[in-house]
Amino acid sequence: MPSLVPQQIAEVNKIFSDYLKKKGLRRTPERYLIFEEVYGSEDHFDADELYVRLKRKDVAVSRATVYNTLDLLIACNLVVRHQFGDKQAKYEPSFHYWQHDHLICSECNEVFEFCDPRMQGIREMVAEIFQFEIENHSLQINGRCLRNDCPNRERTKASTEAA
Amino acid sequence: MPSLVPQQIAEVNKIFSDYLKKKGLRRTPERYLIFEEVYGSEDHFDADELYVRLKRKDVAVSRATVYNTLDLLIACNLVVRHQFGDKQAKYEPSFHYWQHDHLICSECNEVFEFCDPRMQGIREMVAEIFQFEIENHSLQINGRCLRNDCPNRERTKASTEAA
DNA sequence: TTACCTGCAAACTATTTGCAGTACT
DNA sequence: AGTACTGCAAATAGTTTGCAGGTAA
Repeated sequence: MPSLVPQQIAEVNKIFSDYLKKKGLRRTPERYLIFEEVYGSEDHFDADELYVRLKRKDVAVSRATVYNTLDLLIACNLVVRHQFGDKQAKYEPSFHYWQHDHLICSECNEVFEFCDPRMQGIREMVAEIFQFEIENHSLQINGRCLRNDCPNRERTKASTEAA
Repeated sequence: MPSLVPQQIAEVNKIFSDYLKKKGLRRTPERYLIFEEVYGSEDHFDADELYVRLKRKDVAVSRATVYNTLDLLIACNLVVRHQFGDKQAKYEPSFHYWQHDHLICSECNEVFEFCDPRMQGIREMVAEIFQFEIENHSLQINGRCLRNDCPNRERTKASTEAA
């Protein structure tokens, strides 16, 4: 997942601004600081990671504001939220990123992304049969990575042996 | 999702018993009472619903035991766990039930089940490309039901108007 | 000026855990 | 007899909420 180029960042920034304006919401510095950190992310992150990353940069925002802003970004389709395990939710920027699904290794917890055109066919079939207007979908495949040289496997194995 | 016939229940009961025996775990009345309630379920349920249903039948079990037993049933593949929203997990019996995915109406929260053979193709493609051994998958499609006579739609509309 | 927004801490909720007593094997 | 299991209540963890200032418009 490559970061966006500056021109694209500006484009996304405008979408966010327009959304806030349209809804009569305020454009506060905190919201833009969080927005920038989110769109500087290359990976999935959780709310607390985002909070800690901001803290580390001496950006003073509270957890409450982080959650609040993530909700706004989700509302204007600039961020998607995933519920991987039963633990905390993961987020990722979604503008100009391809629609993709997730493959998760239950040994090393690494998340891989993939895209299969058949998903579109499934969505259309389901929409037709059930008379649904589809908004989105979430597909996670769980399994175990078989590569011997998997760096995550080794990392997990080492930490398991240490315990 | 039809209930199982008595003969099938006995078969599943044996799988559970064998699992407990093999693992050196005790066959306690609580575990069997919970097991029976789970396999008497026709639908998805959450841990607390199960606990309340047992309470209502004057079956005295604690929440801790409900969670414990659900974990055992998951471990021997007799129950699957789904993380629908960000709230509590849903469970459902899985023995002799077809592998299926879920379609959820975001207006009425009704859960529909469907099965598409293309999912199998996707699993195989992903396993091949990423060199994974697939354990399971979870696909949820979210959208809005368009049927005018949808009983859930009406129910939701009524409660919304009342609020 | 005004009410929306922020930070803080307390509240919440689903689930897990510690402990003392109970009961399978 | 011995140890896993149970119920209870307290602990946990992620997220939400209430409230008293602060600030964008």
